[in-house]
Amino acid sequence: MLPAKRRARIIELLRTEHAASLRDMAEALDSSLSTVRRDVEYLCETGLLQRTHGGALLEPTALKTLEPTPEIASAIASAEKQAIGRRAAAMIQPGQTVIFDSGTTTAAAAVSARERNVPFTAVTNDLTIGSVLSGNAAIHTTVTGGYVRPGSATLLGAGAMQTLTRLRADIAFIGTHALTQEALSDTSIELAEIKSTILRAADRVVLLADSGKFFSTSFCTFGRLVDVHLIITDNKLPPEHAAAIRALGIPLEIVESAPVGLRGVA
Amino acid sequence: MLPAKRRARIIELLRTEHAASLRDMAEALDSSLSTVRRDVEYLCETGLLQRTHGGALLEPTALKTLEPTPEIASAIASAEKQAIGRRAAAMIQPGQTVIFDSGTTTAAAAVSARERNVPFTAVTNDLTIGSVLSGNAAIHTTVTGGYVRPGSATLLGAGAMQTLTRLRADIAFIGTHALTQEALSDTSIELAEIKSTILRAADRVVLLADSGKFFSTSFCTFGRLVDVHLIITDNKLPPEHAAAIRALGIPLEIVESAPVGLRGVA
DNA sequence: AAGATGTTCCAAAAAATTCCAAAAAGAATC
DNA sequence: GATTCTTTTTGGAATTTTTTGGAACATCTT
Repeated sequence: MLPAKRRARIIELLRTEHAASLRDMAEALDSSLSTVRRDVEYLCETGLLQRTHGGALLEPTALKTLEPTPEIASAIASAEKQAIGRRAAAMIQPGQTVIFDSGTTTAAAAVSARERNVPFTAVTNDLTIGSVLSGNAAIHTTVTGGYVRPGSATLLGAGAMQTLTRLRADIAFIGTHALTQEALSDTSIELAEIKSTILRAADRVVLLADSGKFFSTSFCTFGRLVDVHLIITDNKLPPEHAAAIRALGIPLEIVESAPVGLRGVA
Repeated sequence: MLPAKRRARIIELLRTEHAASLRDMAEALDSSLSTVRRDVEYLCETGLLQRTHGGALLEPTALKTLEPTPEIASAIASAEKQAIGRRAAAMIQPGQTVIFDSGTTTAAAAVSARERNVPFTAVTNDLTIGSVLSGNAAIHTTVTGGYVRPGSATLLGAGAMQTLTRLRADIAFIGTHALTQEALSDTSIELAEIKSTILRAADRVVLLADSGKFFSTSFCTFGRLVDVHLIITDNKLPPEHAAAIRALGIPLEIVESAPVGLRGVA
């Protein structure tokens, strides 16, 4: 079984059981105790699980959020996204207003931001991110309204636009489905509308994109790359791509994605 | 059994029993006196329990405020709420518009509604419920905007009100923190505002309340009991309470909750 | 004073941690 | 495409830590 799948199944298991011992999990997944232990440890670091002696509980916020797809859990759990998210969260200054665009990479940023314990105001159009941020009392979280597309946690439509158009933020963390030297693009018109509104609402636009997003295009363009003030990506980006971006005069920050399994405690 | 789970069960036990001796607890949980003693000691330190000679009581504030300490949160998704939710979800007709108030019982209704696969339009001010409902493509889900109170999934404030005041729904599933023969009440003014708006927006108001909510009061009143068209509760409601409600002419439906399997104390 | 309850220890059991070698997966080479 | 080599993942053993149940003794309640 794939590690990612195993982890997703752990989440799934916890969602129905609410709590489980490592021994039960190991048996249910038909793998060894050591492996399950490592998986649980990993999921704890991403903030999805809470460890207890002998087992684990689903983190209360995750209990709420993770309903739609276990895949989201494993998506956030990617080491690259975590590293990008951590770097992004480090930029937040006390008292600032920050927009979190919908997406898994921005969700990883939200997870890190929650752990930092810095007081700030957050605005998001993502149910997952809203839940994550509400876990820290120092963060004043606002969620845009809107309708939810089945299978996603993204808020779309007039309700979402209404909130975002009336807003001025210090930073916007934005995700994208694809980007080239010219443009940012995503998969639907509604998504593009929201994202371009976010771009206009923030003084400083920070694009969070893992290296897989570079130099591909998607259906709908929502902004120009030169309008982005900083790009954060992971160290799997080929040097020639990095050079191409930097040649445009756009600051590009490359974060080291930690070797997966271990990490002291941080 | 997991230590965390054992502690959650102690709370659960105290919640229904109001007080219990260490010996009874030990027997109910099938563990030794020493262990239970240590658990109770731990829960006392966290301020959830109050020790007495030979036993323990639930701290009065904890009883009312329902603070979802991580360990306890898992115990809350009780069989009663699921049964109530199932019954509520069965009422939804294809094509209707349904408001889901924020709360754990209404969330249980959302879970059942998602499984039913009936096409309808849902509106909610709860991030959890939004996530749950978005899992079924037949359901058109709208989430109100608003800010999120830390530690909860509830959307509050002007953003939420805006959506709800402009709405007409066929059914509203509403939760409450407490209810008497006269009034429904909850813990904060903002919550009360939202709930009373929901009451006005729906043709048919269905109150989902587990038996523990009856005949107690909370800080803020948000509506009269006679304005409710149907109450769904569980079979632990004392008959005299049920009679008192029915005497007001309010339909009261009592659902059977599956036996949990942890009753060991008279 | 007597019975029950609380304390303070201790040894057994369960779980966590740390390590290591085998297996699997990827990358690079021919 | 097969092959080596490297890296990652996995399962397990030895060791340390935590938890558990109980025994001996102190203390409270009646």
